[in-house]
Amino acid sequence: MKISEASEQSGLPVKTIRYYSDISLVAPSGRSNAGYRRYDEKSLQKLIFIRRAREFGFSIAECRELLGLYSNNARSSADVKKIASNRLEDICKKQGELQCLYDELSHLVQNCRGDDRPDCPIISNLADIK
Amino acid sequence: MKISEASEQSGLPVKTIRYYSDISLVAPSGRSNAGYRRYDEKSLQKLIFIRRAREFGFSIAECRELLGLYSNNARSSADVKKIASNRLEDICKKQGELQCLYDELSHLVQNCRGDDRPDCPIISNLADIK
DNA sequence: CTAATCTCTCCACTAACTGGAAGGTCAAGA
DNA sequence: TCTTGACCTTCCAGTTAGTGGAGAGATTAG
Repeated sequence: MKISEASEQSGLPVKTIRYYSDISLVAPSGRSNAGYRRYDEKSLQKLIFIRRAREFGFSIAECRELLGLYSNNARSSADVKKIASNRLEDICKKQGELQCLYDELSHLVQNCRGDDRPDCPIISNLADIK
Repeated sequence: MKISEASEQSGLPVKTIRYYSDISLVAPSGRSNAGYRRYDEKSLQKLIFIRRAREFGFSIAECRELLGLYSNNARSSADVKKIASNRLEDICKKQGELQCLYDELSHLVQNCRGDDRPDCPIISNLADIK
C-alpha cells in the first residue's frame, strides 16, 4: 500500500510516517519505480505499534527500544517490563508535581477577588512578595 | 550587578538570562562600556518573577503577559485571575490524561510476569493484539 | 489529453532552552 | 609588567517530535 493508505490504517499523519522513515524508526517495505514508499502488513503493524506506544507517552528512543523487543521473539518479558516500569515511575513523578502545582495555584486563584482592583495575590506571590 | 550575580540572585542559569534578554522578555537595565549586561533591582525582580511563573508551568508567552500585568499598576486582578484559571484547567486536563495512562500501563505491568519468557502482555497490547 | 490528486525531497519553523567555539575584558599574583 | 584565569560577549548548532510549505514529478479519472 502507498503512504496515504498506511496513514489511514495506522492513524498516523502522512508527514509523521515520512518522518519515521527518515529517522529509520519504521522503514517502508520498499519503494515503487517512481520512488513512492510502499508499506506491507508488517511495516503497517510497526506503525500501529509506534502510534500506540507514543500514546502511552513513550519517547521515540523508548519506542525504538520497544520495537526492537517487539520484533525479537527471543526477548524476555523482563526487558519490556523494565522499560514500562520506568515509564510508570515517570508518570508517578509527574503526577506528584502536577498535584503540587494545582494545590498552590488553586489556592492563589481562590484568594484572588478577580475584580477591577489591581490588588492581586497571584501576582504578589509570583513576585515573591510575602 | 553583572549577569553571574543576577544568575545567583534569581536562581536562573546565565544562559537563560541571556536568552530572556535576546527574546526581549527581561532586558538588562543597561550595558557596561565593554558591553557587559547590567542588572538592577527592578530587572532582577522581573527575572525572579519569571522563574517562579515558569515553575508554575506558565509558558513564555503567558509569562510575557503576566509580566505586563505585573508591571502595570492599573491592571485588574480579573485579568490575572483569567490567565491563572486557564492554567489551572490545563493542569486538570493533564492530570486526567496522566491518570488514564497510569491505570492502563500499571495494569499491563502487573500482568507481565517479567521473567525470561518472551510472552509479554505489554508488547501484545502495544501491538494491538487482543 | 488534461486536471486533480498524490507523492517526492528539501528547507524552515515550533518551545525553551543548552552547549560550545572564538574572541574580548578584567582583576590578582609573580 | 606580564600573564593567568575567570568572566563576559556573540554566533552557531543541537535538542524533541514533528508540522507546514515550495517546487517538481507521478498517477489516475474523466
